Amino acid sequence: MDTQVNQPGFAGLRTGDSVETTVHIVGGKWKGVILYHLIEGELRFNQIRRRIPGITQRMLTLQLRDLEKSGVLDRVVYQETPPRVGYRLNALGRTLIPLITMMKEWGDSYRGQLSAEPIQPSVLVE
Amino acid sequence: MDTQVNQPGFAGLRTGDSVETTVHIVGGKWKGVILYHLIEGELRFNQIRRRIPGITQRMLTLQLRDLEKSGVLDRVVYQETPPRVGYRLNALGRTLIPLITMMKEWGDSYRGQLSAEPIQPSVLVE
DNA sequence: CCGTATCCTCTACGATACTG
DNA sequence: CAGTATCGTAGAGGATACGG
Repeated sequence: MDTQVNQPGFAGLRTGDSVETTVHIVGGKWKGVILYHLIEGELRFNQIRRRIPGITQRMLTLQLRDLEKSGVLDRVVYQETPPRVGYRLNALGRTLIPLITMMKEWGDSYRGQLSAEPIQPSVLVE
Repeated sequence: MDTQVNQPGFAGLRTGDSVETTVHIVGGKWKGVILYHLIEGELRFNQIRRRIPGITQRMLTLQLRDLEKSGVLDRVVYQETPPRVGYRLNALGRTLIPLITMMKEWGDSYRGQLSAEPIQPSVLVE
């Protein structure tokens, strides 16, 4: 399948689309949350799954593969029985931590904001 | 139509999904870039359009409406002929500036990284 | 335990044409 | 200038079952 555009340069994106580049990597329904949980350290497949209620095995696999391709995380295979696989942010992925953290915090305060004063569409006429 | 879920709380998201909340607002193919350009100040419809090659009128309208609903920008209608409409970040929207800026910068350096050393899938065996 | 393989749905996004 | 209105499509995301 491959839910992600090809590297390098993400064909279709032009110079100046750096914001979109980041969105491609961190965006979508699951990648942000996955990355967020990996901040705490290496996690196994099912550990991630348990931390993200609602995600299916298929989706988790796909998103992890995308993140691997993007080069932000490593997949560690332990040769044991039962099989064990770990996922962890690599050096490049760790540079995402401030961003992910900021997204988490902004989302938190936005939600607080919402319950405090519901948004009313503001169309200003001048 | 409405490409965005309902407020408040973005039905379907549970507590702890703050990262996803943020992704919902700045994510998608265009919202990040739109917000990025609005950092420089109020812009008119066609000014934004010219700054974002490839976006269609329809898409720009839809995304701007979503951002309005999210409560991060104001729409300013000037009663003139020809009609003039401006879009600007409001107080809440301005709190997004550090985030958007960070996304831009991360995207920039990621692209530099790419050309320096292409990503090779790293599956570590231990 | 950690995945793939199918199949299916839904919606984000796009092309194009038209309007106050 | 700043938009709607229609129609069409690709692919993101989901349900379920099976496999090393």
